[in-house]
Amino acid sequence: MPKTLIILTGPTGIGKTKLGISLAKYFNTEIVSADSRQIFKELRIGTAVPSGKELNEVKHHFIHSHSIAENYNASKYEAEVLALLDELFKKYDKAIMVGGSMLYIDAICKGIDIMPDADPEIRESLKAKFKNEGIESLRLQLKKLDPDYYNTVDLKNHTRIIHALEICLMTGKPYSSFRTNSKKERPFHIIKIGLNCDRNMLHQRINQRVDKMVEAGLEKEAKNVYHLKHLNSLNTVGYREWFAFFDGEISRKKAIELIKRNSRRYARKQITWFTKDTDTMWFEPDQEKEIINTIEKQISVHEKPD
RNA sequence: GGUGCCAUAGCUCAGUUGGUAGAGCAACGGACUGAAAAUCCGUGUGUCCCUGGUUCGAUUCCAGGUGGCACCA
Repeated sequence: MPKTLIILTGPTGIGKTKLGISLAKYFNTEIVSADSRQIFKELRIGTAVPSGKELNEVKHHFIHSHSIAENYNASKYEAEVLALLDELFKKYDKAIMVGGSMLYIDAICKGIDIMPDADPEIRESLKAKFKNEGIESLRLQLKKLDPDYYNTVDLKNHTRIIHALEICLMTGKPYSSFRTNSKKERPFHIIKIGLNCDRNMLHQRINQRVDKMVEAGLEKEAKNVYHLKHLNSLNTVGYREWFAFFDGEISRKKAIELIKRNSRRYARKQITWFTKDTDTMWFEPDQEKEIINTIEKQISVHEKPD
């Protein structure tokens, strides 16, 4: 039997969790989360992880599986998920992936080029260089170490330049020599379902969800990890705004407003990314029947002998 | 009912000595390969309340209307 990974994606707050559970039950399989923040066990309210009840209904993977102290990234996710899928596909013909982390989903579908993990010390020194000398000095260094990438990279984006430099410095080879941009083959079919709805409605859902998170104690949750605010994993909507409040930079009311605004912007960014992918089939969150029909139709095509 | 003030972008407002307009916030569009809920780039989106008048030309001046606010009855 051919194996199929059904990917359910879409902007934050659209209703992926609920529908994912319905699909997993219908197809009698398990869920692999594709959410770069729900993966962290210290974050619960602000990342809108599935409730305890929901987690009991269907087995979930990559929810609360790692710690914010780990240096996690899309490449590690790729390796760990592929290993998990190997196991799952021994038991099931289908698995459901649910989430909105764009790069993580891409890593599963297409793969990420192999290159070394960033050395934290080198990264810190490059960050210090950026802070002290500005972006121009990073650009000059990149021009010397990797002229090819210098010509294609967004020269205003210090994060990209720093990452390229750290690879150059660690390996002695240009960063661009690691970038093959080739698509890795996967031993399973992929069906991508996207959820979207009217933008005003989505904004309303997001705003209401943030209010609920605040009622549920998001401020306290942020307080509990405040001492670790320097971690990349906490550079996250719903937490960094509280940190700014705790630091006295903004009011509590402003923090909540910013969480809403930043969530809306994140949703827009997700929509931009996902709609670029022409393989994704789009539905409204309440079109469960249509989605199941579409998936079954696709699977039956795959199952036909060539 | 009377008097005064106001009506310009989604919101709060500026402005045009008459030549069809611009800030903040919000919003919108885009890029993306190991930090991705990150990082970066770009974009004013407008019946200047309505109807007349004056004028070559009115969002601007005048009159009336409508709506809002304040005060007086």
